[in-house]
Amino acid sequence: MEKEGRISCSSYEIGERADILDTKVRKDLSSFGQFGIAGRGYKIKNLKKKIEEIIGKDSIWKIAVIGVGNLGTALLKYPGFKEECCKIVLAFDSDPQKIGKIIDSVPIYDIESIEREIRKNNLKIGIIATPSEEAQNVVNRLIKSGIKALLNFAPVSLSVPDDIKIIDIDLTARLEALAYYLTHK
Amino acid sequence: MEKEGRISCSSYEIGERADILDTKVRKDLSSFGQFGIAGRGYKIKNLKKKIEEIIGKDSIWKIAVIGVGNLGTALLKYPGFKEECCKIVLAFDSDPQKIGKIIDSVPIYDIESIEREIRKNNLKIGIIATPSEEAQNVVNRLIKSGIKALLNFAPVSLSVPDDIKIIDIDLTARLEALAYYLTHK
DNA sequence: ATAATATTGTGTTTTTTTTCACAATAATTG
DNA sequence: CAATTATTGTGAAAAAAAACACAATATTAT
Ligand SMILES: NC(=O)c1ccc[n+]([C@@H]2O[C@H](COP(=O)([O-])OP(=O)(O)OC[C@H]3O[C@@H](n4cnc5c(N)ncnc54)[C@H](O)[C@@H]3O)[C@@H](O)[C@H]2O)c1
Ligand SMILES: NC(=O)c1ccc[n+]([C@@H]2O[C@H](COP(=O)([O-])OP(=O)(O)OC[C@H]3O[C@@H](n4cnc5c(N)ncnc54)[C@H](O)[C@@H]3O)[C@@H](O)[C@H]2O)c1
Repeated sequence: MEKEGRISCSSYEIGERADILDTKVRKDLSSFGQFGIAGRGYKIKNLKKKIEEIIGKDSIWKIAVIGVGNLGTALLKYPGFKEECCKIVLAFDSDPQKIGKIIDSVPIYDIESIEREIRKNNLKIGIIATPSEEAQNVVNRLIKSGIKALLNFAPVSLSVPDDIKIIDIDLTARLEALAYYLTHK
Repeated sequence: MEKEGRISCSSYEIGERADILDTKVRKDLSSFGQFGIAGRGYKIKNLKKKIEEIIGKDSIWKIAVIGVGNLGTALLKYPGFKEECCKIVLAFDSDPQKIGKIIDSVPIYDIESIEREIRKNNLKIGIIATPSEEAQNVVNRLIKSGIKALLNFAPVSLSVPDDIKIIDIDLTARLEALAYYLTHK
């Protein structure tokens, strides 16, 4: 909406775009504070800033990608993350052909140096883009190095301690959800 | 578990791996039928087959990828989909440099031929991997061509009719969820 | 054959999420 | 300046999801 030049909007409009009810938009926001004006709605700029504060976008989170294959490379080349709070600053791979290369100004390090580099740069977020078989081992090393949050593309369920947040992106499962819809609708 | 050579398992074990309670595993399965044996658990092979039937994996779903950039290419090269119910059979791009190429035996067609090719091949699932600005237009054309389900990687909310299923994969939003966790835990 | 153990499927309860309903408020119109 | 309109924030109600509790059942051990 900001890009469209809009100044303010109602919870109804937000809900329309997010495909949820206006009342849910307001209830959800209300758990963080009061950001709107009765009868007028929300100032888009202001609401965006408030949400960014809530998310923690003010601090820039530096990220490591493990596994620079098809998917890892796509992530390194994606400029969209930089525009948000997240910046990929390090990558790791086990393939000697890839180690030492730089993709979009992100250096690819030897996986064997992962503990040292993660600690040195004080990274807290890691993205798993290695083959499934390597994922648990990589995760163990990341956690030992101080990583606290993980985005996992490998289609395996990884065990992590309770204080580590892990979000799985299982694309095959998502496609299967579409297949389920098609067979049952 | 099948790969590990296991024959049967309990709902407790499934829950442990999926990080949910055993009782939820059983309740969820119970909405499709009774697949277990009291006191013995589930036969892994059998349960897998039943779940595949529920999802609709018996029929192979042919898929089109629109936008063969960094991400689209990674998807085309991913062998994991073939092993499941989903097979990418067509790709589309607007870049003359890419049109006509074949990646991992998937031909890249001109976006201008999208309606014809989708209809001809009777595809029902599409993956959006174009820039955000193009996404809505591409979706409109896909729906006109008979596509019923969409996986969308563009970080925009797309409008589709009620009978079209769309699943959004917003990676930036997922990274922001990790940032939120780190700032608030 | 009986007891002990493991574990399912489901009715009931609890918790969480979503929706409803409306008073409060800000701006606009007549 | 009163009436009308738009829209928020929130307590209450409804709906949905998750967890609990346990009878039923299959197997193994005694
Ligand atoms: N490509 C996709 O579209 C796609 C889709 C869904 C899921 N995935 C999953 O994402 C992950 C990556 O997929 P991909 O297609 O990029 O695979 P890929 O084989 O192209 O890349 C894997 C990379 O990891 C590196 N690697 C292997 N072992 C490593 C280790 N121990 N430490 C560090 N690096 C290591 C390899 O050298 C390679 O560069 C896989 O788990 C895959 O199942 C990918
Ligand atoms: N690369 C990533 O890791 C990543 C991460 C998050 C989100 N995304 C999103 O996924 C989408 C694709 O990302 P990407 O990095 O592959 O981008 P990209 O620029 O590398 O590729 C986009 C491709 O789409 C093609 N294209 C443009 N207009 C088209 C049209 N009208 N019809 C058909 N093809 C068209 C381009 O020629 C190009 O090949 C974007 O919306 C991006 O925001 C990508």
